[in-house]
Amino acid sequence: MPAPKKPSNVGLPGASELFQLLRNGQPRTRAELASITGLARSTVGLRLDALLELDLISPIGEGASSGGRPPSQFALNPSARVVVGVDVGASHATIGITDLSGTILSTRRSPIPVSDGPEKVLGWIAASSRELLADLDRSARDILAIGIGLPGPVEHDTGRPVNPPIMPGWDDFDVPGWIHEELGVPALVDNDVNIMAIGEQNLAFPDVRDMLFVKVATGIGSGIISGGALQRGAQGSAGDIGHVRIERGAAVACHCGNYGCLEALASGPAIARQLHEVGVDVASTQQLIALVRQGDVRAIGAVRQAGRDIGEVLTTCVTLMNPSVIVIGGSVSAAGEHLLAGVREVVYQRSTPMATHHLSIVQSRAAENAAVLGASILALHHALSPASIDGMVAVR
Amino acid sequence: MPAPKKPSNVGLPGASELFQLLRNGQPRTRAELASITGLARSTVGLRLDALLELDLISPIGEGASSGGRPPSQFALNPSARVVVGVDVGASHATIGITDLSGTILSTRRSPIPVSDGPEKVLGWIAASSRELLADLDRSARDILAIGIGLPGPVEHDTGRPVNPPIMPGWDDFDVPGWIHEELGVPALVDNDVNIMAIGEQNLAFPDVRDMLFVKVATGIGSGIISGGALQRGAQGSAGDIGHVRIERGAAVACHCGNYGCLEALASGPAIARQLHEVGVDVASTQQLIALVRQGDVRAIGAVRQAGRDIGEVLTTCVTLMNPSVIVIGGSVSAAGEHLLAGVREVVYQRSTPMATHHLSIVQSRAAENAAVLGASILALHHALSPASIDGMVAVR
DNA sequence: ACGACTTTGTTCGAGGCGCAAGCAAAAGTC
DNA sequence: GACTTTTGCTTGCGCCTCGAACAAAGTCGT
Repeated sequence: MPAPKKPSNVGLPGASELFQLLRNGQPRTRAELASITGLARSTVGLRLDALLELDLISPIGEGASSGGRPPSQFALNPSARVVVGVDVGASHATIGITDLSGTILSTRRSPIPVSDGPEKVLGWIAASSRELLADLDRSARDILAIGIGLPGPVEHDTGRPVNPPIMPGWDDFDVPGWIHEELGVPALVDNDVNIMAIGEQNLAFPDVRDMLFVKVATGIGSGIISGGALQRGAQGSAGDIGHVRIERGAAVACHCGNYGCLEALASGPAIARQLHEVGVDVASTQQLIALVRQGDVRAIGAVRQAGRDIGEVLTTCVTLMNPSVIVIGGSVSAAGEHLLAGVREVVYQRSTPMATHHLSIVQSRAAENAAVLGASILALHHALSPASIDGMVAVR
Repeated sequence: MPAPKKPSNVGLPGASELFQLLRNGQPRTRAELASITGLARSTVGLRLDALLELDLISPIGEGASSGGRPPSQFALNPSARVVVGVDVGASHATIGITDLSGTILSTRRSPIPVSDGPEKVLGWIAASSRELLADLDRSARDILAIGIGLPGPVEHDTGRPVNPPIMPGWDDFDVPGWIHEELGVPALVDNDVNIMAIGEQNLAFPDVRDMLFVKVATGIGSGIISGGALQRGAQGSAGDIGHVRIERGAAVACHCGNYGCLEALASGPAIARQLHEVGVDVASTQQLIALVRQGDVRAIGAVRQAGRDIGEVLTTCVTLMNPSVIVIGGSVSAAGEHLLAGVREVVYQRSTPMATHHLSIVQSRAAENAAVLGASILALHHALSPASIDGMVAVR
């Protein structure tokens, strides 16, 4: 089968290369760009013109003179277009509009259960996108792409959920197809924990190339960034550590049908259940957090023990992938340092010195924004990729 | 600091791109190459000429005619140059010369302890390279690159060992620098298990993008290929699973100073020691293998139990990284299916169905060649990279 | 304040690379 | 044996990038 013909040389082929240098938002002068890329000043000028015409970058005043004519600086024009990031949870969905720098412009949260099925949820996403954009005095045409995080395994390349346990009607549904039909923009879909990992990495650890993001909430999962790239595994279920068995829970049944799963011991509901069994009145993760914040000793102890249980599993993970950062996120992590303390206690004691020497274990900084942020970054990453930019330059 | 100027447009810039299509050794006609790359036939012709002049490819007779003039076929010329692959073990070193297709042309094994220090070992490597090449009627000038696997953690980017426990004198030694000084070729250095993983993947699983290679020998370690790339972790110690703690061995002391390490229970020496304690006369891994092959029930049982112990750790690994293949290699795996059976028993029982559904757990096919092969592939990968080829075309 | 110097930004001609078209050669097909 | 098909090579053309030259806009020294 013949490869598609190149679009017969329209536009400036190298413009995207230059754009990648400006993506991080840092202002650059022409001279800097020429020096970094090794291109001639004249070439840089031509390419900048193309990007300026697309409105993707804009001049940002003058730089400091070094004895001659002061250079003009150029930087990414964050408000040229927008992307949409969506976090679909089991019972709620959150949508956010962000600009090209990944700054959240507005968000909306709605109690829409994922079990309502894809048409309903995606319909809400499409409608909310339009409404939020209207509030910002922008058109839906300004959307470059949409990133969506779903609470189950997703085949990222096709954007289709695969055998999701808690998403009836979603199995193998063509999410990007539906979105494209409705909004005319590409959609990037991934597991919710994966997008949280992406969000956290971009916000707090842009230079870290090996990190593990652990979400502790109703369930327990992790997103793996290894060698600078998100690792999804062979079937897209990498990082799904909620059902690793640990000793302490040999007698505890998990909703998955097995016994001793991490999730059956250290998730929000599991901690609450254990407390309830010893006479503490907690029914939800929220109440648990409240109790911990009030300084309830039993609640704090239970959370810390959950941290130890998670640490047990993370010990092997640390040894296996040797990350430089572990981030603990999810609603249970909002209880403060107690969960973290439990994790640290076990991981630092049980892992090899080599692996823990340069390891930090920290709380999520992106917190409840991690998912929406990550979904936006995922979309941005696609929309501002060299190929996409080249496409925009070509049709100019 | 100004970026290095481009070599002022000598040679054919796109030749390397074409070469990558021919790297796998499959013969191609001009028409095929033009169709695959989307380039004009004339352009393909020019680029082929450049590669032919470098002797990197050669015409391989005629292809089947489809009604017109039969096309000539071109393929990688495997014997144009050679690469060297070296496996440095604790007590022995093995060196191999391979051609550009990764076929081993000759090998040599020598009882040289790594503790002799870098000058002695690298000196042996340099001398052996020259001698082996002389036997093949080739000059040391034909070497494109050298790949070296060392029995300890290595910072791959710089080729320097970092805090290696069993390699006195090697810490932070500039291996590539020394080799380049002596032989004038680039050296790629990595952990021995990592190169075994590379070797196994290239030989047996070229299309697998997520796999775990586990070496069970004097120690236990693993090489991780995730998303198609070898993962080395933040400090280059990823995959070092020998010192993960497992329950069964809580009372067993490991040479690392801890208790219950996997390596203290399931490595070759550990199995032998356990058998010795119950009255079986085994002192080495070799004797252990012999006993197993003779059908000794106690030896078989011990090996199978070691497999279960390893499986215990791999269960978490499988869940975390979701590979499609786990390969068991190393001297202990030569005992046949018994080790594998133990691993499978635990992994398939304890991991989530999602992760094990498409998972194969197999014995190493590269076996004792894995390391030398992998080291060669590592070197080949560098030497035949687009950048290297472009360099060769430029100076033509 | 003024001129020399430095650095920036733009324009223009030259050269290289890739494409398309055209043509000869080497087969298969009737 | 003539026609068709496909390959392999040559030629002219267009686009892109480079380097040089020049104008513009500052700084620095006197």
